[in-house]
Amino acid sequence: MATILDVAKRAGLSKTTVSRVINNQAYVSEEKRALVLQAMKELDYHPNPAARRLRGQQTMTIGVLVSAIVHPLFACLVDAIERTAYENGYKVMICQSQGNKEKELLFLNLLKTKQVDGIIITSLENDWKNIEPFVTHGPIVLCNEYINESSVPVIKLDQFNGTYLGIQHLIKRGHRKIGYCTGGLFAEYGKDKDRNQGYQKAMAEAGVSINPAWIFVDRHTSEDGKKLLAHMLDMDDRPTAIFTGSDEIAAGMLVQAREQGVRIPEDLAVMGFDDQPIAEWTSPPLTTVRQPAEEMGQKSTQMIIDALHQNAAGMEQLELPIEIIIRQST
Amino acid sequence: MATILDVAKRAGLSKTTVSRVINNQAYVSEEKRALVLQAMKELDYHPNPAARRLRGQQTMTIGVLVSAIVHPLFACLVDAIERTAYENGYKVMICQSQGNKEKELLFLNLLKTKQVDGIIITSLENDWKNIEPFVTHGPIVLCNEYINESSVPVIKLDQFNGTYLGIQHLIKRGHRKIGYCTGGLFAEYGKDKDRNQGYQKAMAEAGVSINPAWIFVDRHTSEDGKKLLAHMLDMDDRPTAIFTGSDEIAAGMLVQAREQGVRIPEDLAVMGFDDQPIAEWTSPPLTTVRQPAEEMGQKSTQMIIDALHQNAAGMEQLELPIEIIIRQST
DNA sequence: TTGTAAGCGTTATCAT
DNA sequence: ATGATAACGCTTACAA
Repeated sequence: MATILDVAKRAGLSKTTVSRVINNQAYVSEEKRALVLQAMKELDYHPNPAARRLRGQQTMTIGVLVSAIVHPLFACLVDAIERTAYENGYKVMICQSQGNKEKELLFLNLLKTKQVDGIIITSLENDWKNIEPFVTHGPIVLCNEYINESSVPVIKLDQFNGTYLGIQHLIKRGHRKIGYCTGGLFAEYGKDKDRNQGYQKAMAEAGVSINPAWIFVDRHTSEDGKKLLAHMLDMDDRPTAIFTGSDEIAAGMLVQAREQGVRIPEDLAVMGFDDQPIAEWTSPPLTTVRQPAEEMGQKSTQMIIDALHQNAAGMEQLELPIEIIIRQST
Repeated sequence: MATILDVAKRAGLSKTTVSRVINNQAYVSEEKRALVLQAMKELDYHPNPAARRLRGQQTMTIGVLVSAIVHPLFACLVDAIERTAYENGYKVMICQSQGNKEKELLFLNLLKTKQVDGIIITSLENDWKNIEPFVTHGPIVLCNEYINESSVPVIKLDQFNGTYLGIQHLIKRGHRKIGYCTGGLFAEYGKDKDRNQGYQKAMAEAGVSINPAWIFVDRHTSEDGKKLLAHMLDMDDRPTAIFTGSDEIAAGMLVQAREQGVRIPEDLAVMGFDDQPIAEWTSPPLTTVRQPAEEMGQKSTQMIIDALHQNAAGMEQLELPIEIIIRQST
């Protein structure tokens, strides 16, 4: 690989002048600039990024932490992030935490060692107190995931309202016996908390009491959905509608329902969450809560790039609207 | 950030000794080693990767080129690649070409500028002659995608056989009027060619002639699938079975079929390709050709790492077996 | 407007 | 076994 010195020699100038051209700074005569450009082309010269980096420049790389990229929502997020990043000249490094706290921390270390300029976290494994120290090394943006008392920019959805509207929809359809299935643990913080509160509020407002036996936690996959439906059929007193935490779970329930001859929505109304493409392909198509993943990804990338440019991360909280998509499963 | 010099001072030794410890080389007394380790810990020291890189070390980064990560097959590939890479201490940089030749070339430049050690290409936009020059800068592995006359390692599937078996399955089911829908252009090279030949061979062997009006090219999305089904219903003489290029297209066809009251598989048998998770969730579940994406991703990563270690890329061609999964859409 | 020279944080070479 | 010193390729004061 040609170096800046090679170019300088070929152009009959100094490294400095070449550097000026590369970084298009002022104070280079058009004549010399042309000479340098010419030499660069002839030698197929590309500045060595490691050397520039060593001089304290940016890496032009953004790290993205997801739990699992095969999950369509995360794929969509990564898609939007990658596109926005490249449009702005940034590259994207990815890491799947997959529930592994250490892998997450290892990835965050890239910030410390300046291998990425900033990190977008879409999924959080460690306690925030273990993450927070990293913000001194570069901007961190929370996207989709959030802890309620954070000091970094957060792009999130109105999970509370999404769930609230969803449950309300079921109530409007005449349901009183409404089950609730969540990927979390009916927890006291973050996304999960907000969804739970939306559920509780909608139920309370309608004067419907919550049956604890109809709350199902820690369900994630379509397999979980299948099992859940089978389990519900075994119950003496069972809900007439169920609000799930993801389209995948809902899809699993539909499959099992067909298997066991349960009619959807007549015997059981099923609501998904996410509005993944599959929501249109199931039978019946899923009523679900739409998360504008694309916009979230875009916005968080924009936000991290802004932080990089201003050289100071703000701490805006951006909450994107969420809507329910009514199809035929409810 | 602490530097190697800080560590050296604190330990009362020289940079050299510290460097020896970092790279655990011989000729360091246990005593001094402990001292250095101690100092490193106290200062929370991490070697500066840019500096190491400048000294000609590896970046420990693998680039992955995909066309679109939202496509489940690519998501699955990236998933496997990322996991395998991290297990071996490598990081993963991604780029979605999205049909954009220039973006693809831009990404390949990372190899030239030593920002990645090697690149896995899962999707190819440019002519091979434009890609080939890059191999001098580091290993390139073709995964899933292939050109027939290449000089780099290739991990591919037996697309020919997959299609051949699929068509054969339809024939066994009694179909003679078999349509063929492909994402490509019924082309003369690569994956597409192999699939086409599988189709032709199976048809020929069964003594069934191919109706050119039943060959549909350049179809990709579920939307395309919907339109295709509607279009087929308009045909005077139409196939009784259709072999598609992806589960998404097939899913779209099923949706439209329900809409228009076409019974699957009685009125029309539909075959997918990929065996994505959705294949189980459609109604009816899809008969499809299973691609072992996970294994492909793993193998290509392994191969590129091997090439990196041996410092010489072999040019093995690895062809993974493919199988058909029979469900209820045929 | 152009050039000289001093770093940036490592590792490799050669002494000691 | 340990250390001084010269690269690696680039940017940036500072000079001219």
